[in-house]
Amino acid sequence: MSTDLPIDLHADIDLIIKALSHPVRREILAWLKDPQAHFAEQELPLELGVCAGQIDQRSGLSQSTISTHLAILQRAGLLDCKKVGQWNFFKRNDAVIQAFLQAMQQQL
Amino acid sequence: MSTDLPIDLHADIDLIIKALSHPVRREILAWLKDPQAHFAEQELPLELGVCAGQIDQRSGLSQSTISTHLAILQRAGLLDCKKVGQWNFFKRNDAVIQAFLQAMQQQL
DNA sequence: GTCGTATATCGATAGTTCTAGATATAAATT
DNA sequence: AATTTATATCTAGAACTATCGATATACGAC
Repeated sequence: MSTDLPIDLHADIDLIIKALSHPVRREILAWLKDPQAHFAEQELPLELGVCAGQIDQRSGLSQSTISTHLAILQRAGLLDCKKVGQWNFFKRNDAVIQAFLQAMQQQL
Repeated sequence: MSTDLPIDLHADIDLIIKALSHPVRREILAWLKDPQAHFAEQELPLELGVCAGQIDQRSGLSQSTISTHLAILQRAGLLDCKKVGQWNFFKRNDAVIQAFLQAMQQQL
């Protein structure tokens, strides 16, 4: 793949930086980097992603607040969400994250 | 120099991301990447940096607003300021910028 | 269909950030 | 010393963001 252009960010830099500008959201992304380490208690396989409720629990914040943070990360393209039954599983979208880092290197 | 640790950011990541999370501030940084291209009209040598007033002019915003933006960039460590006579000259602090990019690659 | 669980959305409040105009400071000029 | 020029700081209003509790929606189990 060519590396001279940031691939399809799918959401613009502004949206991404704003998503990253909150420490709780950065923390969520960090947790999802290693689900085994942070969400071992989850019953369903972590390959699906991490269930929203697990993230609620780990953060001290309310369910609604975390739901909002997850939505912001998702809208920015940094997280993908897959609904399975009554649960929503979140995982990082590393393609977007890498593309963002590359774009930042070029622009900054 | 070792590259395994982000060098002295001098201001933490949180401060830097917040500084970057405003489009006008990102634009200022971009202009300062190539002062010749954007501030050729400045009388004093661009090697000193770009004079605050030049930046005011180029942005459509008020003097006080730009002064505030410049202060935020400076506090984050992204810009350096040198006072010469009655003027303040700003330039990028590329060491901090590069260290920030490296830190982002590690953390994200 | 009712109940319980998971999650999103709504509404309100508190806190933060942006912006501008006015004022203050500081240097250069007369 | 008075004036002009460059810039920072102060003040205040508007806009935006974070957080929560309450409510709504969707699914699964009974």
